[in-house]
Amino acid sequence: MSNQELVVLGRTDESATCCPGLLTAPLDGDQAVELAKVFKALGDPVRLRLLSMIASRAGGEVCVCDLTPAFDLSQPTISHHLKLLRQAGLIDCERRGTWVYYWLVPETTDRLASILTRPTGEPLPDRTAPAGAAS
Amino acid sequence: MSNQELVVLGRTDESATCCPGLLTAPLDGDQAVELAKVFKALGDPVRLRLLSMIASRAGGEVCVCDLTPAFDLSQPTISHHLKLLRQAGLIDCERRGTWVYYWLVPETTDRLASILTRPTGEPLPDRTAPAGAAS
DNA sequence: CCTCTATGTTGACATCCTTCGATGCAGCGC
DNA sequence: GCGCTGCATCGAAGGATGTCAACATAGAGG
Repeated sequence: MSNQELVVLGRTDESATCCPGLLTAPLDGDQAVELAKVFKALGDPVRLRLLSMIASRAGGEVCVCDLTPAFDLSQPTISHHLKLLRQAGLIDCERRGTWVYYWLVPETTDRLASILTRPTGEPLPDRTAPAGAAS
Repeated sequence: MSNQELVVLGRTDESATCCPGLLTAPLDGDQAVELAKVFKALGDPVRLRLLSMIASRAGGEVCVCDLTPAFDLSQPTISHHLKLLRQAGLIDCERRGTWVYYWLVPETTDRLASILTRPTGEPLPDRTAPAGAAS
């Protein structure tokens, strides 16, 4: 149950971790498809709230029974959203006795953050001087 | 044409910029809805590629006529995706003569990156000692 | 004014997504 | 074994989304 995330976001070596692009290189089709899956998982208010509830939990874990009552949604719906977050590699879970506990996979959010971070100090090109206007 | 982004992601003061949460606090419903709009805009491979093409462009700007031929999609479809990216506040555009130029709004991606960044050094809770097991 | 090119807009259609009720499965307690 | 609770899965319904062809709009250039 704990080993079926997508593990998208490309490889796990450091070169990809530090400056993979999106803001620096044109991102080929396959990379875009994989990345889109993760962002799509974040593109729902319920899943964002679930993720934040899980990530901000003191002990690092949350029982499903603590998540469900926070929403005006049925239990199967919450379960479905948790599944999508898990398939995106954003969270993972484990059953312990009667309950199932979820926790954040910080590697995934870390990678997303680095993907969205520009190479420091890029000097915001002067927009008063048209750049590609020549055709 | 250049002034209708959503300006989501909450306010623009620094307190929200440095540690808004998602990974630190449970994120209320309204915040989640606004944030989800931006992530949803990123949740499509075509839009991700468009964004990366725009963001990685040397001069900081790209003409639509340079974007459209890079996809096996009709021009209206590209135009539609660009509109969604613009409404999410991720890019902005301006018409100059016959052509329309798009550029990245780095404040938005910066904010997303900070939202996805954990407060440095959070010690990855020891998962061998169950935390919220009591119910 | 007319035409041509570059983009945006509209309406339609197929597909995907969110949600639910119903059901199934896994542990716990008797 | 039996029933109970917690959670996942299934199948269906309604709404949202991606895509296109057709059309509208804005400048450039005669």
